[in-house]
Amino acid sequence: MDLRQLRYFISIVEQGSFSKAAQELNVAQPALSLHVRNMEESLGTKLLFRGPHGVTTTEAGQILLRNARMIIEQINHAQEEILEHEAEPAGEVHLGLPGTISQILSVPLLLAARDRYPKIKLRIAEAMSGFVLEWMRDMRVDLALLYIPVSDRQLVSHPVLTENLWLLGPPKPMPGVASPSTRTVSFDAIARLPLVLPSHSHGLRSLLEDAAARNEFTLGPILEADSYGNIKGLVEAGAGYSILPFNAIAREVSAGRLLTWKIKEPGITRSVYVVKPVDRPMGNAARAIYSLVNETLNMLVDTGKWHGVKKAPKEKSN
Amino acid sequence: MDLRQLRYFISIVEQGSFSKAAQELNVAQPALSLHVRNMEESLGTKLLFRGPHGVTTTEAGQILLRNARMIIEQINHAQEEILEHEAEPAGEVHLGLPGTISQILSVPLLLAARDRYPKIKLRIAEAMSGFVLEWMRDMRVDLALLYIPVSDRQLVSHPVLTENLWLLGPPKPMPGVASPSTRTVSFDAIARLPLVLPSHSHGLRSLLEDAAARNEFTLGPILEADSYGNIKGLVEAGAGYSILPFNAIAREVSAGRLLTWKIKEPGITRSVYVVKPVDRPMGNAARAIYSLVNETLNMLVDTGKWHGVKKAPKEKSN
DNA sequence: CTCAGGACATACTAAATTTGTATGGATTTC
DNA sequence: GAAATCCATACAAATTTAGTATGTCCTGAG
Repeated sequence: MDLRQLRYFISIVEQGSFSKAAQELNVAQPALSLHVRNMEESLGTKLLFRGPHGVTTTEAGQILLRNARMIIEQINHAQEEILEHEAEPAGEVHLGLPGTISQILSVPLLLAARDRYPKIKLRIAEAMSGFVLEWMRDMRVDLALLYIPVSDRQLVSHPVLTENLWLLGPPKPMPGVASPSTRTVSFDAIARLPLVLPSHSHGLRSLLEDAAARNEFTLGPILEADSYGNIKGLVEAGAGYSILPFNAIAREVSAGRLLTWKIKEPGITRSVYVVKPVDRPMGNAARAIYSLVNETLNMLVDTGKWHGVKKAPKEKSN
Repeated sequence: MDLRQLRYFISIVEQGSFSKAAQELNVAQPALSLHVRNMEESLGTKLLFRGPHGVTTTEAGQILLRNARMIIEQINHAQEEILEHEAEPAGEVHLGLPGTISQILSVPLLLAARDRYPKIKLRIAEAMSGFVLEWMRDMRVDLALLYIPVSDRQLVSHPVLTENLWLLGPPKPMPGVASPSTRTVSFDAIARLPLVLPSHSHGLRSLLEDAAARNEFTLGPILEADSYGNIKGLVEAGAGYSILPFNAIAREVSAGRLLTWKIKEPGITRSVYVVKPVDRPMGNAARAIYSLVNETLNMLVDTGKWHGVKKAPKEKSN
């Protein structure tokens, strides 16, 4: 039994005639004769009574007709379901990201997702980079944003934007420590300052350690604090200086509670990477969110809400 | 979308590999590549992720797989339903017949139908030939048994059996009428006897009138009685002679309450015809009963329960 | 790091199926 | 009884499907 045969059969019965059906279907009448004969042979039963005024169904024909209609309907339903799925991504998408990114990104991303893909349930999970990466490997999240590039056989990352890190310090100079006198400071000037930095499990700390090593200087005395809030609080209270992206301190700076210095070229930069699985199925809901994340981040940069530089990821259509 | 494609697709997904599926399906692997590609093009979506260790479904592929399984199942179901319908006729079949036939046939036919086609509900309606024929034309019954052949554009009849009619008379000779002295009597001997016969609406009466006309003699004085019981009662009481099939009088004869004479060749015969619609759909339940009626009548003749001669109806497979 | 092996894709050819054309037989209708 | 209608059949043409040979990509072993 063939779908074509079923379609033809339905039309023949509905038209009550081979010839009429042939017209409707734009095929020659003998083709229909043949198909019906083949079906009758394969089923071992007559399906149609051939009368002088056309044809009527036998009981077996009735059974076939009913089933044929259901089958054709099912076929159409399947196609529609697939097309609709393409047009309207749906399902849960889990996105993992560090809290610092979440602070800026989550709200506009959730809003955009709600508007553009109402059938997608976007779950955002925050944690430190290390945990997020682990989630990604365990498939606990579908996508992740990280400050570090990843590239192995499971995961690939693409940079979305790069931001400069700024030196920040207390509004009043620390006793015994001179704040830099220029708006731009060099690495070794930084190395001479007491710093408030996150511990090693934070990507930021590694980034700075690496930059220090590359520039061949060692960091000064370090006070550890593992949240930006604490870091900023300590700096504001005059416990030391720190290095953070501008977003994290914009409010305090404009309120005059913190002073900032640019870091001399090439500066210290941190990039945001979108991480996705490389070879495993990524649903088109996840794909949609992937694009939306890129788009939203770009938008944040464009509107100045994220002080960074766009890095258009080179997309493959996967 | 094609059933073959769906079957192939299911196998590919189940095997997780084009090559394995090709083996299982006994087709070349490129054929599968092509079919999947065609489906993907026609749906505008990737259905499978091609990995180095085989393939996995995309989300669209999952949707297709689910639907494909349902469709294949539906197809198989349709075929099974039709085959089962052939094997097990079901539904109501209405059979119309004259009471005389019903007396002998109904019980064995109903029993046989119950055993052989338990899903068929066989309804038997009794009436005189004329009414039964009318029912047949009005499609109120699906099949009929009659003593007269029918053949027009709606109905055809086939003879099933022929029975001889016997002359019967009272055990004690009627005053003034000599019972035939030989075991076999001729037409003109019959014509000289006073007769008890049914009225013209009975097929039997027409049959006798016709036979009389053909043999160029006229029937003697006729007493009319419209049931076999009455006729037999009247004959037994010495009111006259009659002509009936042997079945109708077997009991009385063996009890010595009636005498019988054979009628000289070619005798007077009555045939039983099965009547069925000629061009309209006859369900296979009706077809089954049609065969069963023939079979049962033949059986009745074979076992001597109906004194007649089989006439194998030449069947067309309609 | 190279190489063998497995897996799917592509190109082209061969086979099978499907369709179309022409025609015939049967039956109804005017 | 002749024309018209309808389905069946036969054979040829066209399209679809399958097969063969080969290519490319990736993995995993040595």
